[in-house]
Amino acid sequence: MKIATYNVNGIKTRLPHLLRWLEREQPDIACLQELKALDEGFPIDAIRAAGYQAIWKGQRSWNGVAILARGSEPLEIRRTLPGDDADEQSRYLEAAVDGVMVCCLYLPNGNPQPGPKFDYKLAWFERLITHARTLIDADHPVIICGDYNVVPTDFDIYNPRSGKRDALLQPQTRACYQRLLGQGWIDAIRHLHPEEPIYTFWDYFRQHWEHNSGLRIDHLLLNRQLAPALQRAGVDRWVRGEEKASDHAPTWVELDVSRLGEAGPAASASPP
DNA sequence: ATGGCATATCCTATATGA
Repeated sequence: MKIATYNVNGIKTRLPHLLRWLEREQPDIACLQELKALDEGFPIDAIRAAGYQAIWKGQRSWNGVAILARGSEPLEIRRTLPGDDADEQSRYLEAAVDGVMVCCLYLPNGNPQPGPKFDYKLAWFERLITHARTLIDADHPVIICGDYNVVPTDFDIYNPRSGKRDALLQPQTRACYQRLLGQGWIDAIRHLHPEEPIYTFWDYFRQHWEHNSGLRIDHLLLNRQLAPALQRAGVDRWVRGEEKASDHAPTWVELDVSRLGEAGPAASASPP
């Protein structure tokens, strides 16, 4: 099973890219961020024609998330991150797909910092940490993936000095991410590629894509049940190289779902 | 310190992104 996350930066503009990518890479599940469209603007017909069913949560101009599944229907679990009923930004979706609980998120950018936007980012992160605590030890497999807007370490950016004041690299931001991982989540890309610089985002400025001046900010986190199934992880860089591409590239994991039944208390308690 | 570019909208101007 291949699960991917892709910040499309505008679903209307990026639909051709999305369809080419789905056709070529055939992810079983795709989490999308930054739809930048109202619910009624989501191109569900084209996505169905490509063989996917979907749930989505739009918003005018900004944010917006979706979960696509090939050949099966995502069963929606929640449409908001718990902890703040007044939060109206479309940044979170949660669904069950083929026995896996899929959490799709678009964590706030937080710039400029300091300021109210950075405060909102940290508050959102605290809500995520609280919610993730209830999922890490679940007896079912869980993946929390999306655009975290966090550069976890200086190794995850082409030049740490270039974004020293950026909200994505602040100590408070990184501390939140480390506290999340500290619950026991596996950062799939870094787990399988500990020595390799890997980026998922290259901004549109100064030919950063051409020079591979990128950031790793799209992450896929696996809970204890799902982690043993992890086989491969990577970035579909070719999508970023397309004409009029999003500034993010799809980032994915490949899981051996036949192993999912083996884990858990019952299996570990049984004799060899 | 700023801006480079891209997207969306109440579109020859502004807000947001990372």
